[in-house]
Amino acid sequence: MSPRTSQQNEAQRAQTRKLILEVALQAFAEKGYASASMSYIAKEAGISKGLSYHYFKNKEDLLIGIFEMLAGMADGLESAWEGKRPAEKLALAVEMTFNILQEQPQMVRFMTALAIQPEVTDNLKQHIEAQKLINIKVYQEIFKELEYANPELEAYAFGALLDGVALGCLALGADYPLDKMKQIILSKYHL
Amino acid sequence: MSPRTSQQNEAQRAQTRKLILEVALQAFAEKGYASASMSYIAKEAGISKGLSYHYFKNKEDLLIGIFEMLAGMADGLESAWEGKRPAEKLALAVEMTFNILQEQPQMVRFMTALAIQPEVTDNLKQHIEAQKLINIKVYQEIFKELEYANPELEAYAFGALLDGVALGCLALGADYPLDKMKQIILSKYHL
Amino acid sequence: MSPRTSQQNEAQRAQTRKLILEVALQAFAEKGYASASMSYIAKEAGISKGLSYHYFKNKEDLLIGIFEMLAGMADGLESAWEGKRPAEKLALAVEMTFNILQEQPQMVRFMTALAIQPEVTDNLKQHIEAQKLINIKVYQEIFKELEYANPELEAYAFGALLDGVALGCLALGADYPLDKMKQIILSKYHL
Amino acid sequence: MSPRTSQQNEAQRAQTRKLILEVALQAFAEKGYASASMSYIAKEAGISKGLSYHYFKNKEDLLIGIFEMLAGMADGLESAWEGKRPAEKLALAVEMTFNILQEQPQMVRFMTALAIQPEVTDNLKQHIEAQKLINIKVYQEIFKELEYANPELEAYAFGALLDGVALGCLALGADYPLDKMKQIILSKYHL
DNA sequence: TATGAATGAGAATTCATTCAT
DNA sequence: GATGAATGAATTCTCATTCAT
Repeated sequence: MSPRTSQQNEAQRAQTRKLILEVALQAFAEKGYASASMSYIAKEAGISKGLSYHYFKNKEDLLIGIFEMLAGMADGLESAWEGKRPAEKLALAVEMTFNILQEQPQMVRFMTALAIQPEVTDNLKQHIEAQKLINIKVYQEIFKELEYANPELEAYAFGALLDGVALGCLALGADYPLDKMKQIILSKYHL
Repeated sequence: MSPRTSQQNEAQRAQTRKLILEVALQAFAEKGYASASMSYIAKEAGISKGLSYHYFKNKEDLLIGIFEMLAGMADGLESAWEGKRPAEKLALAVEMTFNILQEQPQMVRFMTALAIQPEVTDNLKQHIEAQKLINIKVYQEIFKELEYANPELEAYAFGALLDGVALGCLALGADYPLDKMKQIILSKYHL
Repeated sequence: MSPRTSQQNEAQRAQTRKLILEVALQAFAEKGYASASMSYIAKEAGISKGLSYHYFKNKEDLLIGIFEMLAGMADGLESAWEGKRPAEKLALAVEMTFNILQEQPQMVRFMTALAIQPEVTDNLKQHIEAQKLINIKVYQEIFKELEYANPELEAYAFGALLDGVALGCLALGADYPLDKMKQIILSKYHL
Repeated sequence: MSPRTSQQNEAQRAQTRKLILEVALQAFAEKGYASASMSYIAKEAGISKGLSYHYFKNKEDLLIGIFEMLAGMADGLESAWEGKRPAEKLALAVEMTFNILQEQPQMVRFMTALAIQPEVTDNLKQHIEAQKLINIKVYQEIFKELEYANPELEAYAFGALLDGVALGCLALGADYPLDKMKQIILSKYHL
């Protein structure tokens, strides 16, 4: 009956917030942003509608929250690159892309839809563009180390290839030859 | 005195139908299928809400109408391939992709979003998948003629690369180095 | 190519008008007044929407037209009574009610719905009430001739019994024991 | 500080639900199912359009809700029959019919219209038929106890007579000789 | 912090009716 | 007389958001 300490409160808050974000990501990816209702998300998360509005001031805020969560995850992954040789880094980028495509297709669908659809806030739009450019920069660095003639364009092309695989996979689902595509891409870049 | 001739009616119908389709394509591409309301489309087309339903029995029917219109356009383009050598065909595929990307980005945005968006009917979904697979088959044929080791996977990879460029271009807009990408792709395939 | 004579025109008009009325009666009875659209009626009648409005200035006018048509039919039937003995008249009333119930259930449904539903114009309402009262008067006359103690109430009761059978038949459809009900009613009134 | 107790919520819900049901019954009876709009019902109930959909998932669900409410009321009345002699039961059936006709004409109008109207779902239609048949069975039991020659048909005839009175009363309103009809019916069945 | 009843704006869709031809 | 394209108001229904408790 004693009041929770503020630490416990904080932890509880963070956990609920994360739960909402995950449920919402799932819902947005499955049904689309417009078609996934706040009621549905709250129900799926097992909380009341009103409570969601304690954590996110509106639906768009929730969208941004998801985006930030995903961006944070990507950041975390970068540490895995440290100390690797360039070819290994490139191979790792391929691996990671295909992994995420297989394990979290909803997340990929969400991000891709976000990137294309203009129903999204300008604010979020800029986040997305920035993210995409950062990715390109990273690839560019690698291609420079690998002494490709035109690292920047190679980076764009490499990114495009991976994006295109993702697109095809999202559109065709299980029919898409994911594994074989990984092989051919690795071999195309001599990895 | 006399009723309109059926010819006049037919012409009127065709014209209004086309107007609605074009406005709707624009609207769906700009705002997304779920967020572009029938009211908005009607207003943009300068007609009454009710009239749209005279031409398309519901929103999904309108979506299908657009899809068929675009598919029809694509069919027309195929005749340009006749009698070309394989390398020329491949170059033409690249050219066409980049052309359409520059001249009709809305159309590309629409088709891409359609392929990803879960808000779309299974019916249309299957059309889209079929369309995508047809494309792959065409590329595959070319790579076979060019005696690539694995024509099918090469076709997938080629398609992915072009799709990825489209995706990047849609996301980054004018910042995307479209022209240079065309060059690097052409050179990658020795065209 | 000579213009139709006004007689021919007149005949044509009358025929088309009748066609519309019959189709509309069917439609109203099947779907209900509110749910049977003018478009549907026009299509069923094989004419254009616009043309129906040449014959009936609006939907309610069409409703009134049907009512008048049905009232006219009832009038025609009355001549069959002439010169009959009271018991025969009563038996005839029963026969006619059951006949119409079997052969034109739609018509009965329509009139019954009209009598109950207040979404109907006051104007039409009064017609219906008048019609019902006329019926009662006729029955009352018969019961007076048959020397029943209270001809007026007997008339109401007799009408109620027939109405109730109609109601049950409309509600239960083929499950309703129509034939047996005719027998028991006839025997109840010693006919 | 604390959320409403579930008891408070429950009470509130029950009250609002009942309000909507009563207003809707009134509206459907007055205007007919198709013509009484959800907007109208909400306005009459003094609540927002949206709230009705919080309680009933659609218009038909509301209709079913009313039907169940009325069926529930009827159930309650049955206990009054216990331990009565057959003649008393029959008299009670007449009494109850006339009572309800005088005190709740809207309810009768609603149920009668429902039985006839084609705008009603098959689902509800079956409920109605079942209800009607149950009634007949009850009457049949009584006539069997009273040793009538053909209890089943007598039950149908008795039901038809009461239904017919209701119909006449609904159509003619205050002009209908309700009280006298009760007397003549009671005397016809020696009650 | 937590609930869910309540709101109101807006979406899809239908339909009686008009009118240029 | 005849057509059906066109209109616009009304209808059913959804949903983001607020708020009393």
